[in-house]
Amino acid sequence: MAEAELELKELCGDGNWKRYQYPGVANSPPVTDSRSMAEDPPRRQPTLDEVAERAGVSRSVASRALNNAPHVSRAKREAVERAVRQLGYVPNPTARALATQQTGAAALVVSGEDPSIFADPFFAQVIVGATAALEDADLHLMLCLAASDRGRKRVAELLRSRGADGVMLMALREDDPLLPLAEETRMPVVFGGRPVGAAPRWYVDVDNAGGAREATEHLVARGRTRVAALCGRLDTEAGRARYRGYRDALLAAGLDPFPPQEGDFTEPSGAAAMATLLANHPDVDGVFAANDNMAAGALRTLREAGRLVPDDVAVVGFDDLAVAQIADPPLTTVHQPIQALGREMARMLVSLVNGQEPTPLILPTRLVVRASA
Amino acid sequence: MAEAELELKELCGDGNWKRYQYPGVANSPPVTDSRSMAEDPPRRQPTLDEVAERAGVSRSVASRALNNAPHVSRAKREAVERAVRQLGYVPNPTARALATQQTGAAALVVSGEDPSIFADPFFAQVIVGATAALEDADLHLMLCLAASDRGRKRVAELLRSRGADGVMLMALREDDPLLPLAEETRMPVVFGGRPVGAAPRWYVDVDNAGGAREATEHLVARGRTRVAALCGRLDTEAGRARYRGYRDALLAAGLDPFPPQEGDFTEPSGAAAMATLLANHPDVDGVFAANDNMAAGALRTLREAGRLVPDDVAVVGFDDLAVAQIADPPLTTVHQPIQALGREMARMLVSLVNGQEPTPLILPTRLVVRASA
DNA sequence: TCAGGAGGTGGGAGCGCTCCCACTGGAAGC
DNA sequence: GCTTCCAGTGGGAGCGCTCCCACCTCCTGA
Repeated sequence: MAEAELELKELCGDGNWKRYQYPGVANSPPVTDSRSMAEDPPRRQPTLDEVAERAGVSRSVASRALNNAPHVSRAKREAVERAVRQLGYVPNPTARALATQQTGAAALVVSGEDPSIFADPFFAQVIVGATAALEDADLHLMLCLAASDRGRKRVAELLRSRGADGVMLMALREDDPLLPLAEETRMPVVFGGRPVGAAPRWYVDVDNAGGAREATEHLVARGRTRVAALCGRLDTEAGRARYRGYRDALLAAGLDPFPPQEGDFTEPSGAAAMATLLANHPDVDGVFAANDNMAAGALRTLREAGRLVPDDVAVVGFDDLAVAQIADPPLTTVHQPIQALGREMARMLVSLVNGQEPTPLILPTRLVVRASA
Repeated sequence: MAEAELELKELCGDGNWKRYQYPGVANSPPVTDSRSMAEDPPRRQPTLDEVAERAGVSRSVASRALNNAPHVSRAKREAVERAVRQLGYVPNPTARALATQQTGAAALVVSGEDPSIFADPFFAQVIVGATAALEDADLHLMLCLAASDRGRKRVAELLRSRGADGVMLMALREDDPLLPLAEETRMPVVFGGRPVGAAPRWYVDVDNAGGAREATEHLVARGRTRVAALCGRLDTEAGRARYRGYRDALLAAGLDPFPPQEGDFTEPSGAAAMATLLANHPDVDGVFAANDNMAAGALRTLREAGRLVPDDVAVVGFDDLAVAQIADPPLTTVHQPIQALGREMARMLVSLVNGQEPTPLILPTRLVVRASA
């Protein structure tokens, strides 16, 4: 199905076929004069063959020496190292990739309706964590935003062409077009956060429901009885799980949960959601926001409405990103280990690439109490 | 020099040479029985040869058809397309890269002392912009954080091995180790923001000094006479240029510039800088902060000190990122087109890769007046 | 004494693509 | 009628690496 959607032209080059030419060959004049080719100034990178020749060994030996493989005498190994230094040789990663069938790269795909989703500092933290783990495995990070038609097409192409050794998928929504692609690809896939209505084989997630429950329990423990929820997108599992946690906590306390007041994890959506909430339930005295951005938006609306936080309304967020500390008052929030999320995703992917069978992981959250509740 | 620093082992594989094996060959039992190899279930991806065979054409024709090159009859072109569809063929990017000598990827390198630099939402915006432009050129984005020893080593390796078609370099500091590497690499390099004390051939920058000047002029126009500067890192050109702009504006107005109160572009550093400023100059009535993060920190310190913003102290930031609107009061700030910065860097790189000679670009800034000044 | 390793070595066949080039046949030009 | 041209075609040589395998040389131990 996804297959059918892909035009041939898109899979392959689209008209700009002149791209495919050996560089510097087409326009260099044919060598007709008899001058021995002493040196051609725009020198190519030296190849392994040249290293081998200079070191007086075969290409095989040079290759083994380079890769620290056994079966190379000390003398030849040193000769190779010397030649490498003299020639300034650096192995060609593409050639290596072709021979080994390993690209040396892992892709991080962020799904979304439009690219602005990536502006959330959440992803930056994931990347910091993933990069650390990928460095250890000597893999490069390819970053793909599947947040435009073109972007999604390219991700599809990547998945089908094995353009990387593995993929990390994040921020999938319900019925995300990436999901079928992920299922039919032949490369290892790790999910960051579970997709709605699907149980992927490998994922790293955060205890969203547990964190939300703890946050809500905190509000209840502070004597709040009319606690509302400003939800994130409910077509994401994170948005749903956080609402579930909130609801469970209230039910357990014998209080009535509010219906979900949906937003989209952004500050403006939090402000808007808070405004409607205030209009419909002026007596609300506690708010659990699905993330810090929305909590910050709520703070803004409350301030404009003249409500004091936490005196009139207590607010709890989720994420514990920088905004939580910048907000006024600083946000009580559910800390989630975002860098660890990225790191563990990458680790899981690496072990998958190495043929191991890791098990899914759910990372714990922890309530950070500040002034807002 | 940078050459000498690189150990051989690091350039090549370091001991884990078992990585380099044909997958599924080492551990598949040798085919000794006489059964004709009807089908091996874990089927390889189809190759161009198989497509050609199925379409009844030569590999050359199939390749041309795929790349939309001329010299292919309509009939054969269609036959190839049919074969591609039937086989589910997807070109192997690595093989293509080896043959064309083009990797199909561009690298974005973010320099820094430690990876947390990447947490600044600034980079996320750059990436959104760069991705858009890279998509148009059908290039993938490789993201490299040169913010650890390992990270820097890998960037060095990338630069020397032509592991990408080009590089975008950001956040370089004075005497950044990336600078000599960038000079000696053979691939196109575009700088995002000029490095201190170097005039790269190709860069995209923002009018930092102009923006800072405008921001300071705004403070002066509002009647502030004791205007201080909370600086960003002064080993970056952005940090310096913004201070210069501030200073020039004050001198032009006949006022005394404050000595630079240095921070590092983070919120805590802004808070700290504001605290010392307040201790040394309790009568300050205007503050130009080198970016919004630092301005937010300043806001926090002022609030804790009981100073009203903007009544007692007016504050202006720089960047116009989300935090500027979340801050209380919302920040008057210098808007810089960060996505455009990323987009233009990528465009410049693409044109460089295509053999053109683009010219450096300086993007304009614009003052956004909100409540803080 | 000779079999049996084990360390060392290089040849060569890939990996899957692009693109040069030599060749074909039919249309156009004279 | 001939040459000239050009769209169309396929063979084959790369691109720069890895790794299988055959072989060679010592060094063991029986």
